[in-house]
Amino acid sequence: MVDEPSSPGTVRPGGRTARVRAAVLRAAEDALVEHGFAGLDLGDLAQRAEVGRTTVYRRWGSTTALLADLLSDMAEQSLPRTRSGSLAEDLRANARLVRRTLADPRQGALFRAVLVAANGDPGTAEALRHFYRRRVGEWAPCVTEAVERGELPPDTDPFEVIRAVSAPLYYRMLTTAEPLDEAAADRAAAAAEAAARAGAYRRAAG
Amino acid sequence: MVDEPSSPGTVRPGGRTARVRAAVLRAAEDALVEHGFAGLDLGDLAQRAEVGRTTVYRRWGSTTALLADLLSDMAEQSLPRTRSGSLAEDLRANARLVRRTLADPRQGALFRAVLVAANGDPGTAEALRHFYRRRVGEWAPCVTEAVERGELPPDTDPFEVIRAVSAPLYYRMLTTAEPLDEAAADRAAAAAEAAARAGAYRRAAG
DNA sequence: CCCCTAATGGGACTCTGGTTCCGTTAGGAT
DNA sequence: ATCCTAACGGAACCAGAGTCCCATTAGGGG
Repeated sequence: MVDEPSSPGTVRPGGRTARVRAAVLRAAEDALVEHGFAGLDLGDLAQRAEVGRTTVYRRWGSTTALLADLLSDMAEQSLPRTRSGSLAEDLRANARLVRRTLADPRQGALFRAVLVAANGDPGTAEALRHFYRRRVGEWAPCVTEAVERGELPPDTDPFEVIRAVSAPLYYRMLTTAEPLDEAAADRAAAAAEAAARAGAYRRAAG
Repeated sequence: MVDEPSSPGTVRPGGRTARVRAAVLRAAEDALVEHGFAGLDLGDLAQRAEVGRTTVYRRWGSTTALLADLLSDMAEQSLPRTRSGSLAEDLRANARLVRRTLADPRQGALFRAVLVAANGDPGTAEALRHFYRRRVGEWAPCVTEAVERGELPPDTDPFEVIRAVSAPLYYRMLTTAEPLDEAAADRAAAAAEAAARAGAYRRAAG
């Protein structure tokens, strides 16, 4: 019976292995901010992290795989949503959080890179979808509660409402040069709320 | 006085030069559909187009530059908007057009690729912004007309409304695995309309 | 504290994307 | 039809990303 060769880093995940991983992921973030995804080079990362080039290639193999790792790391530490008791307030808080994330040099660069890498690499795409399911699911309850309070039609799809808040911000970031300011965030939240109240996100028929 | 060396293809744009350009752009589209942007290789394109490898490198130099060229080519032939006289109808027509474009294997692949390439390459980013300004500007009048008919608040920003129609479709394409069906398009149009009626896209204060 | 072996890291090697050189082909002006 | 030269294209060349081999280091179970 032949033993499965088991990928490196799985048998002894602690100690040096953990330090190497942390150093490389950190270096990857730095490099992303500086050069973006296109300029990401595993050899360069090894130098920054003061780690052997061979190690980086062996552990991750490709820039997209490394990004997927980085993203799943980030998915762990998603901060809990705020709770204000008002739908308008909750959606605005969400919109501002998204805006702040995208506008932040470090996080914004990471998000752009992941969106980029998810095209063409199924593994990264799956990691990305997982991340958004989690993020959206975290905020969906504020819509459900609004429905229970009778503020929204009973068959409103909570996920769609939350996505509707983020969508304009991503679209603006990708297709225009205009800055992602707080006004844009508030507008996105207000629009989503108005559309939801009008029943645009009801499950059966719009 | 030293002559500017003028980039190739500018002095004799017709005849063979035009044929080469057409063949390469065509080959690029094919390759995009097959392998996506990540798998785009200028050497491979040269073979497909039955053109010298040197020529491709000399004329475009990089995959991103080639995409920018491809996009500006496409910007020319943007079809005129339909006119129905009803805001709801116009927005839905727009949403369906966008959806059809993104869902089309050929055009969809191209759009994803351009969005990807625009990160990190300023030239491509500029071409992309130009394209969207044009596209959005093409459809903005249907909002202006609705304002004139008194259907929407007078200080509604037409561009924001049109962008609001596209945004959810792009967001869905990028972050989920769910298909871009016609229902999603209609929902996007309905949501934008409802938000606009509620005054979410007024210029001064939401 | 020792031992076994997972994991790292240096360095040689390969393979391929991209450049350079220079001869050939063909636009288009006269 | 002729000529000048813009543009093309084959082939040799170069650099750097990714792989392989093997010696060295250090987890962590006993």
